[in-house]
Amino acid sequence: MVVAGREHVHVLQEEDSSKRRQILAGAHKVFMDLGFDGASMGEIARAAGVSKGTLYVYFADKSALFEAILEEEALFHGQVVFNFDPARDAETTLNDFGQAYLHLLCRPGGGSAIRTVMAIAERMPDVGRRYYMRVLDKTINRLSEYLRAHVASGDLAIDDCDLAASQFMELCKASLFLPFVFQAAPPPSEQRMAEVIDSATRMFLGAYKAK
Amino acid sequence: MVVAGREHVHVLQEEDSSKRRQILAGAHKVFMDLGFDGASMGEIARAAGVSKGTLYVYFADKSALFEAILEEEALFHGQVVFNFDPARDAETTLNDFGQAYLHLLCRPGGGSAIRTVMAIAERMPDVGRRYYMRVLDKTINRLSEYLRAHVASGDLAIDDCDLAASQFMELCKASLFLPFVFQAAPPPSEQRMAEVIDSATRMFLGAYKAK
Amino acid sequence: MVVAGREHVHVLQEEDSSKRRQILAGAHKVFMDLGFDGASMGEIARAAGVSKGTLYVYFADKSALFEAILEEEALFHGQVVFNFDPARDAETTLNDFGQAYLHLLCRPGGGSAIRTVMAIAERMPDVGRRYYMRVLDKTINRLSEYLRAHVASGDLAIDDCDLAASQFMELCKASLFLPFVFQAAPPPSEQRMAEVIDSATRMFLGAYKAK
Amino acid sequence: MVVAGREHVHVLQEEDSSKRRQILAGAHKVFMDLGFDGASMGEIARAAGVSKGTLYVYFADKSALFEAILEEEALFHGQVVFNFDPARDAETTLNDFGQAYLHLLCRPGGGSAIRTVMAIAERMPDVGRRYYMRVLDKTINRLSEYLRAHVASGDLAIDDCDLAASQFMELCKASLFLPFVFQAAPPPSEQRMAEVIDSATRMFLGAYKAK
DNA sequence: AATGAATGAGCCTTCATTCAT
DNA sequence: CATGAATGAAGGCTCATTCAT
Repeated sequence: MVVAGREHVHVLQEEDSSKRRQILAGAHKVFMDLGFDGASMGEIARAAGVSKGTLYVYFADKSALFEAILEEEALFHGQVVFNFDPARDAETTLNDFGQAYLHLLCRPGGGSAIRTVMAIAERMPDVGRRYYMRVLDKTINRLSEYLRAHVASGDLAIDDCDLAASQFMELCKASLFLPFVFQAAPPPSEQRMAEVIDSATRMFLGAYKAK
Repeated sequence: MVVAGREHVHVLQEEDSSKRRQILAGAHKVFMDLGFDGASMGEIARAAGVSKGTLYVYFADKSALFEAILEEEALFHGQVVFNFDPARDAETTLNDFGQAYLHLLCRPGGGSAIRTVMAIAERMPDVGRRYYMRVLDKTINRLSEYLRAHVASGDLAIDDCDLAASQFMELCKASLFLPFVFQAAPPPSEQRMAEVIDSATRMFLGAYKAK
Repeated sequence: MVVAGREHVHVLQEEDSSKRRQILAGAHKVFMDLGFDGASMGEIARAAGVSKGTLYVYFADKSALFEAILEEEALFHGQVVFNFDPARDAETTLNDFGQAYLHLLCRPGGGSAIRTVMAIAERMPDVGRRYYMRVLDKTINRLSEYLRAHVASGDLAIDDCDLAASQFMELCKASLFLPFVFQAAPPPSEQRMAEVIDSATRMFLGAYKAK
Repeated sequence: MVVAGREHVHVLQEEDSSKRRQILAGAHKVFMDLGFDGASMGEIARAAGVSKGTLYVYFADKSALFEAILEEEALFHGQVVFNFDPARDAETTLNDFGQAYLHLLCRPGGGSAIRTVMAIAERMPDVGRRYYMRVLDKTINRLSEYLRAHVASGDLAIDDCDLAASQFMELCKASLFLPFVFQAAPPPSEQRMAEVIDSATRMFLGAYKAK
């Protein structure tokens, strides 16, 4: 018997064993569909195609698994490249960003992450805070930075770029996001989204375009 | 003795027996703190100072109790008078409304209702929809109507007043509401709220003021 | 103030205050429909048109109420006059008795008493025993006595008249009663009952008619 | 080692894992002692020596467990071989059958199944019906078939063999079964049972023996 | 006497977690 | 490492019973 076994060592520590990915996939679906409390470990195990026991090999408990899902979600958000190249003109950039952002939020099951995290923010404040910082605040900051660059270049005239960034993002959601997360309306059509983002961009630039 | 007997009216049927109010108060706190799933009927009973059985004398089940809480919340929202007198000028009206609206959302425990309802909107879509319609949509409509009056009077120039109303409301939340519901920041200061609403009003009127 | 009030005294002791009858009527229906465990005091109160508290004014507890029902049932059985006049000839008497007995058992809701009592005989043996003695055994004894009279008159030749009485009663139920109590068949038709009783009478007399 | 591994078969799926048998045994006792409503899952768990949760690993709910008990009972009845070889003479066959049948009904706890099922037949008609068909009706049919064979061979003269079969079975119970199920008498002695069956056989053959 | 609001014990069931294999 | 059987602590809900009015 020679060096056999080396490749089996510490497999659990690896962030990406296939079982782990498998579990995360199943858990993601179940958590997003049913919420933290509504999701049961049994359901997750079934959705992941593993045994309940295996869940606990990879994750300490239900909360740890949930937080891993959010981690994933955060990574996914991070990978959605918002093109904030300072060289691009503001109108196009904002429009493109608005599109991408709104699609992210309103994709089927897209409100779910926000909804799900919000739901437990009161009981698990750290989780809420962490998610906000890693996902929403980060996006605000990137946009804010982009805006600052254009302020510097004299293109835009903005006092509080963080506020402005947040304002633009809120404008993009106007009339669309809340009905969607409250299940009071189906996901918005492409056309409607375009109209809303158009309006947002116009209003935003109307206010902040340097004269 | 003249008015004798009035106090013998059977109170269970009344919307407002004191026990009922007592239960609603306890349930409100527990539901808002822990969410629908996190709240247990036992905890609620304890918080309300009644026995578990009594809960079921006044409410058919946990859901019914929860929905009664939301009803209450909706009534509370309805009672917050937003002064939409068409005679008032837009700037003042929007500023005042923004203040009231933001205070409503960011009062301690104020994000909780929204958060809590959002949380179960996936599993209980009717509840989500109902809440959205009775609380959020209703406010949008009132503001929208006000705006339409000023469009008619030539004061404002707005194409889509519903969208505009929603835009203003979103602008008011910019940089404040999300950190607050995600527990990533304490309730905003009065001053910061004033600033944000000011900025929102300016941007809004800049876009929609008739020339 | 004269003698007022006398008629209100000890009303509870009277076996027949109208409230008491009212309660018994409601309780009878509910107990027979749902069985001892299935019946709830609330349901009984509703069926009787009185408040739950009133139930406890007239009966110590659920068991006492149930036993009162059985008492009633026993009285009812006792009132069904089986014509055991020794002067009547055996064939007619048996046939008539068989008819009456089978109707008693198979009347809609008629299996219910037997079923209901049987159901709790294990947990409340006294109740079972008492019911058997007061209702079933009593009928056996009456028939048995009738048979003895005819044995004495040389009409019938029976060794064990108690056994014979029981045999006839069992024969009357053949193919009809069990399917009925197990809900495996609807209440038997008049004609089928007549046939079965005819067959029973013939077999019985064939065996016990004196030669 | 040759046959290794056989013991690793997953047993939950098997109809006969030892835990499953253990639960059925405990449940059987508790259900028969207390009836369906009187039996609590906690009591059953204790009687079976397993945790309450385990009950639900093997049976979907209380009803399913109960029906499994009845299934068992039906199987047990099915395994009691009534020797209905058409070649055997009627007197012996009936006598032997009567003995076996009566022992089945009057064994300690033997009335319990019938009693217990009867008890819920009103609220769960399917259960009652099923039990009747699988246990009682099946026995009637076997006996009926035997009788038909002897009618064919000219041995017996019977018009309605189903009725006749039922009649014989009822005759066997005469004076014994009802007092027993109502707890009004202890299980009958062997001698008394023999006498009653003797009498039943004589009466039956007296009526149906071909002349 | 009659009420019905209130109680709290107890029931069925679910589920996160553990552990022997 | 993977399994899934087993657990026991809750949870939602019902109901017999009590008691102030």
